[in-house]
Amino acid sequence: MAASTLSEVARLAGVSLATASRVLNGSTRKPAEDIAERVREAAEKLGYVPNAQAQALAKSSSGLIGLIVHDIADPYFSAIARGVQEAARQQNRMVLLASTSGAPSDEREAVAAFAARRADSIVIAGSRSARPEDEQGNLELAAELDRYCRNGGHVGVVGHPIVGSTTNEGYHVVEVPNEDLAAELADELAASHEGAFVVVGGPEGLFTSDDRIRGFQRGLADAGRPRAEVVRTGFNRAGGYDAGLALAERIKASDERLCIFAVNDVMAIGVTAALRAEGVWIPRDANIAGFDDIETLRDFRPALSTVYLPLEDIGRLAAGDPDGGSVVGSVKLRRSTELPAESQTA
Amino acid sequence: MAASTLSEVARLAGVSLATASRVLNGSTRKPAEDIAERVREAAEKLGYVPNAQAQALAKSSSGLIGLIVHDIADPYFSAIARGVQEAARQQNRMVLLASTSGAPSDEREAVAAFAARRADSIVIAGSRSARPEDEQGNLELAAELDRYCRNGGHVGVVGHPIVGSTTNEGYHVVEVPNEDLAAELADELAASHEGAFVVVGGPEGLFTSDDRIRGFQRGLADAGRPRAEVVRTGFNRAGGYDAGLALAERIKASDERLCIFAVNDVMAIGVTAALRAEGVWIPRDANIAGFDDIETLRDFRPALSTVYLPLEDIGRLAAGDPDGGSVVGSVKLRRSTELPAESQTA
DNA sequence: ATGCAACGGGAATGCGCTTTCCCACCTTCT
DNA sequence: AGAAGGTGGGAAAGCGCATTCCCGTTGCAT
Repeated sequence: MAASTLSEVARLAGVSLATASRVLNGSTRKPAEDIAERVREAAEKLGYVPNAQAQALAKSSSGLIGLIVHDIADPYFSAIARGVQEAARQQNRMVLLASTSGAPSDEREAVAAFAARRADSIVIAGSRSARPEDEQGNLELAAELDRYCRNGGHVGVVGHPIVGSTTNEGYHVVEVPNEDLAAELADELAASHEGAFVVVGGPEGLFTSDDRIRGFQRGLADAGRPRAEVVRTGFNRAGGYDAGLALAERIKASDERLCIFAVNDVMAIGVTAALRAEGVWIPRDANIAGFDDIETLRDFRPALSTVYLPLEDIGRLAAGDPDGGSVVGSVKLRRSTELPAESQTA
Repeated sequence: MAASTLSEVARLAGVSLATASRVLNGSTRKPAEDIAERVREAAEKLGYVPNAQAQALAKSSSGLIGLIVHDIADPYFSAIARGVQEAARQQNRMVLLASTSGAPSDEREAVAAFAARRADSIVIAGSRSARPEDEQGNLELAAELDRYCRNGGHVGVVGHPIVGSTTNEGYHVVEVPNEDLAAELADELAASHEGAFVVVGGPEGLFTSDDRIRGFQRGLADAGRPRAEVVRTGFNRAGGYDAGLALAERIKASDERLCIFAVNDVMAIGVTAALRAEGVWIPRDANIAGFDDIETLRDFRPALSTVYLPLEDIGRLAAGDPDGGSVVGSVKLRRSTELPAESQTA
């Protein structure tokens, strides 16, 4: 048994299709109350559920928001997703989800799928990239998005404008002050750390990573400190772990006390885990800082100095929440104590 | 400019609507290659994007999977979401997301919305509840789901069957062996812990929590240990933190060395944070275990003994992945060492 | 009493597509 | 050569709904 239709309801109520439609699905014209009641009763009795597809087709507006993330299980993205979801709820829309692992070609595909579903808007999160191997993919993604916009779609981009897009029409970029915040973080860290700095960054060409690196270097420079050495690795825990292993060697060999800035919290956790595995103590032998202030990691010890990013708000903004506001974020300097001071008294 | 339509493509290619449809959208009938080529060219030139809504309407299958979670930013749910997303990808479908904060009435609403969109199937994750205040909501949710199933929908439920559902038709429950695994965990913990056990559980009536508590008690009993005292609190970090504060008092006052089992990792983290804040050392003064083996928390120290749950697989199964398999999970006993052994040698 | 506007319900059209059904044409076998 | 069967394209009928006209009623002012 397929779901019952509006015309069945209309027939049962003894009214026309038009009237039934007007009663059940918010129209400007309100039929008389007694008729309306009859229709509602009929609908109830038949268990009528309006067909949103048909509605969308008829009034060409789907009530859908497309969300593109690299990986929904990554806390960075799931926090953004929460914001998008919330905005959608307020706008009485639903969220369509696509995970892409970050490949522009997958992203292009997702955009096409969203466009096919006539999503009212698309939110695309996840670092844009300028890596040569992504160039072709970026161009195609940009073309797909441009087309979507030309057809009246709205695109919310988290972070950086789409590489290769030829228009601004329909785009709404939520700027994340990665560079400035990283500079601020560097400044604060410089105040409490004597030794050298090392940056554990993602692959070159990843804007988010590059911005944070650039900002960090600027902050160091402003604080009168030498540039940090930059280690490139994967933009995830595994990458951080690998970098951490290498750094551990160095720390143990040279006895220098480094301050390591990983460009996101998850990488920082990887670094920490590797150092710990290699017998490097924090903060005795090294300091570690991250970026994003991932909620689940706030209780992590040794505590990560990090930068708070209002990810949920970012998602909300990208999804076009009217009561806008801009992204600010703030540095969270935390004492990395292996044994919290309070513990000493226990 | 609205997106171009199939009939525009057909006209440009000089063929009928039917032919264009057959060329562009997988039909069993394959038109001649030269004609097909003409159509494809026309489509390309016009930037044709098929209208999925119209397609869905015409062939009454939307290619949508609805996913209902309590909170997409919760790592437990986002891990499941990843699995669902993956299954969807394989089935060539898209995921529609709804977060509900756990209220059955919201869940009902989400189901209705999915039904309206004619989702091919719905996955509903998040603990079912038997709490009296949810009874009415549960009934309505069950009615909505039953109706959806009657209309040919498929429902994948994570954990427990829907409370109040009057049919099995269309339902597919992915059983999670919470009880057995908790028993196993208790057994393992009993082997290495001498003192008393305390369980930090969620509100009474939450099946997931209740199952884990019951299993844990059973495991203790089987190991010849006395029942654990059960503390009820919120099913999240804050709840764990609150419980942790209370337990800290006790630990400090009585000098007893407890083993605390929090019914999920996030709560366990809360407990740990509270104990730490109160100057209780782990593992010197207490032991802590959790459940779920949340990925982001694996590097947490003191390490959580926990139970691995293949959340991604669970999501995949609930989303109806054909190459089934059942949920197993396994206990992960971890030494809770404040200072990892390796560190001592540094 | 008459005219007009406002109102409320219904028939019909179309949203963009899939899918039967039909027909013209071309093979192939007896 | 003729019939039976296959092949490939097109016309048209919906899928379920919103919405535009259209028309019969009613209320009110004239």
